[in-house]
Amino acid sequence: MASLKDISKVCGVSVATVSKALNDHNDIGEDTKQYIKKVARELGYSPNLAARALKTSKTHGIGVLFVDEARSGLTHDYFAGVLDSFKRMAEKCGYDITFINSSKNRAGSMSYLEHSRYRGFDGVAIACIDFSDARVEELLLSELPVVTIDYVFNNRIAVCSDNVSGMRDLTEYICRRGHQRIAYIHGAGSAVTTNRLSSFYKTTEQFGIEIPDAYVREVPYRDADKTYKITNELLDLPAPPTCIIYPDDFAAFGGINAIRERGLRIPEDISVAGYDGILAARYLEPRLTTVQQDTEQIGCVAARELISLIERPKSTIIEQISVKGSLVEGASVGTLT
Amino acid sequence: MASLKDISKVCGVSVATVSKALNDHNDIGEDTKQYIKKVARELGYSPNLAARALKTSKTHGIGVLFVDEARSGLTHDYFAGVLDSFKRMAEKCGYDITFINSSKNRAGSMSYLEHSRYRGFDGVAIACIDFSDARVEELLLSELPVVTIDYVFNNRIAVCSDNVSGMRDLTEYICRRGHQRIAYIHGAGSAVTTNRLSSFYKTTEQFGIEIPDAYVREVPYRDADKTYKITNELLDLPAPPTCIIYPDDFAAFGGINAIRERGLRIPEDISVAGYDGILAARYLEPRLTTVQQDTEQIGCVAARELISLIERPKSTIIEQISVKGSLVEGASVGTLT
DNA sequence: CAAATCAAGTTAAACGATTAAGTAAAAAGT
DNA sequence: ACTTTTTACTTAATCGTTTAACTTGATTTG
Repeated sequence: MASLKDISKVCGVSVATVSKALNDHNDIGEDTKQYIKKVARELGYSPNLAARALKTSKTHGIGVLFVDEARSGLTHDYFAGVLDSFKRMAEKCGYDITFINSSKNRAGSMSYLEHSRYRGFDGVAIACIDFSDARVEELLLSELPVVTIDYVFNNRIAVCSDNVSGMRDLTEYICRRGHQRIAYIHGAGSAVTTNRLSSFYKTTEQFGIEIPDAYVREVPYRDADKTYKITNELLDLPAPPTCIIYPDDFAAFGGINAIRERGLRIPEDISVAGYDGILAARYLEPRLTTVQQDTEQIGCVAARELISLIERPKSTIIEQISVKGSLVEGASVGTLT
Repeated sequence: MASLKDISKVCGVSVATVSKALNDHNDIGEDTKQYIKKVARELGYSPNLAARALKTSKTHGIGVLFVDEARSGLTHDYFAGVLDSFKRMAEKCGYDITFINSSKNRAGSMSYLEHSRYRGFDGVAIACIDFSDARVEELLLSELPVVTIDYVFNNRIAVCSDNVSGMRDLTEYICRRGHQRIAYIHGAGSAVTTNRLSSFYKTTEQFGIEIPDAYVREVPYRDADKTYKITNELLDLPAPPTCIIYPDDFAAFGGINAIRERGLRIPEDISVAGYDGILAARYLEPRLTTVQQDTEQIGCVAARELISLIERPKSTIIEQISVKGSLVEGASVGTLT
C-alpha cells in the first residue's frame, strides 16, 4: 500500500533515490540509504510486483504444468513428490510457482502457452503423461525457458528419472534370486514406459532368460483394478510366472489382492515387485520390493536448472540430466532354489 | 508481446478504443469492434497482466497456504485432494493459484501476509496443521479475503469437513457391531482432532460404553511407525480392545502390521478402522472400514466461496460451511456375537 | 589553478493497460 | 431549423517502478 512515492515524501528525496536505495545501488550515500530503508520498514512498504513486472518484464513466477490424465497430478504420488521438491527449491530462489491451465478465462479459453504469456511466467516446468498433446507441444516450441521432466525434447533441458538403470537393478535383483519366469505388467504410453520396458528385456536377455509374450502386458498406470484382472490371467496360464513386476506400487496393490484371494503366499508361492517407492509400499506386508525414484532430487535439480536458464540464458548448455533411483529391497521377492 | 498500441497502429484508432473494444464496452461500434478483435487475433495479442493489475489492482490470482508440518502438504493425501479440487474450480472461474510461502526473497524473508501483498493476491485460502502459527494468524487478521479449511476463525468464511458426524457414524457402526472395548488412537493438535474425539466419546456414551483412558492415545497424524508401537502397547493390555480406530488410513497401515505380526486376524480376532478414505485403503485386504472425507466438495465449495467474497464483498454473509463425509464399509470391522 | 573526475543525487521517460472526461458528427426531438 | 441526445470515438491522466541521462557541488589531478 505504501509506495515509493510515500517514502520519498517522508524522506524528502526523489522517488528514484528511494528505488535505488532499496535496491542497493551504489550511487546513493550510505546514511541516506539507511534512513530510507528505515522509513520503508516503518511504513510497512511492500514493492508492487505488478509495477515492477511491467517495467522489467520479470515476474519471478514459474508456471508448472503437471498433468495427469484425469486430474492435476496433485493426487499422483510421484508428481506430487517432484512438485513439492521443485516448489521448495524455486521458493528458496525467490520464485513462486503457479499452475498453468487452459481453462476458460472471461474471454474463452487460452492454450497453455497463451496462459503462460498472460501470466508472464519467467519459465515453465512440464511434467506430463501426454507430451504429444498439441498444447504441450506448442509450449515446448515457444521461446520461453522450459524444463521438462521425464521427457526429452529437442534442445530443451530435461530432468529424467533414470528408468533404465532403475529397471535394470530391479530385474537383475529378481534374476539373481533365481527367477526365470518373470512377468512384467507395464504402464501405457510415454518414454518412461519405453525405457523401462527395453531395460527389462535387455537385462533378462543378459541373464539368458527368455520372456514369452504372454508375460508382458500393458495397463494404465495406477490402475489397481486392471492389474487385479491381469494378475488373474497370468496366474491362469499353463506355466504361470514366478514373479510379477507391476507398473507402479499402487497398481501392485491390485495384483497382490488377486494373489491373496487364490490363497497364494508372497513371496513363498509367488514374488511381486513394484516401482516408485511410495510410502505405503513400505508398510505392506510383506514389504514391497520396488525402485524408489528420487523425487526430491528430480524436483530440486529441475528447479535449479530452470532458474539458471532464466537468469543466465547464455551460460546454460542444453543438457539432459538423469537422476538415479534406488532399489528398495523389501520381502516380496523370494529366492528360488 | 503485441500490445494495445501495436493493434491501435494497425487499426488506425486510439489505444483506448482498442482496450474498450477488446473488453466489450458498449461505446464502440460493432464493426470496429470486430475489426479490432480480428487484428488482435492475427497479431497474437495477449493482455499484459502486470499492466492490468497495476491499474486495476486485481490480479485474478489466489494464494494458497497448504502447510503440513514438514512438507507443503502436497504429499498429504487429504490436502492434495482438497487442493486439486480447489484449483479446478478456481481456474474455471478465471483465477490462478499460487502457493504462499515465507521463504527468503532477495531481500530477506517475508511473512505470509507480506508475500500475499507482494504478489497482490485477490484472496487466499488456508489449510494448515498449525493455525496458531503467528504468521498464519497475521494473515487471518488481515484485510484480505480469506477462506479457511477445517478451522473456524472469527468472522471469516470456513469450509470444514464434518468430523463430528463422520466420527459419529463410524463409532455408531462399530458399536452396533457389538464392540464394547474400543480404542481410539487419535491425531495430535488441531480442531479436527478435538471434534473427532468429542464425537467419539459422545457416541460411545450414548451406547452406554465406557472408554478407559488407556484406550485413548495420541500420535501425530500419518505416522505409521508410531501407531505400530502403540498398537502393540494396546494389545499388551490386560484387557485389550476388540477394535482400534486409527487417526487416519495411512497410520492404520502401521497398526495392521503390528496386529499381523502377532498372528492375529482382521477382523476375526481384532477389528480396525481408519479415517480419510484414501485410495490405497480400498485395496487393503481386508478392505479398510473408514470415513471418506469429501475432498472434492470441500475444495470446490471453498473456491466458490472465496471467489464470491472477492467479487461481491458485501453480499457474502460470513458463514461456516460443513461438508459431510461418508462411511465406507470395508471388511475390517467384525461383528461380535 | 583550470580541467577532469567523482559522489550523490534529480529529472523524466517508459512499461501496457484502464477509464473519466471531453469532442465531433449524426440522429432524434420539437 | 435549431436544440438535444446519442453514438463512436479520442485525449490524457494514472497505477508504481525502473533506469538512462543529466546536474551540481566537491575532490583530485597535471
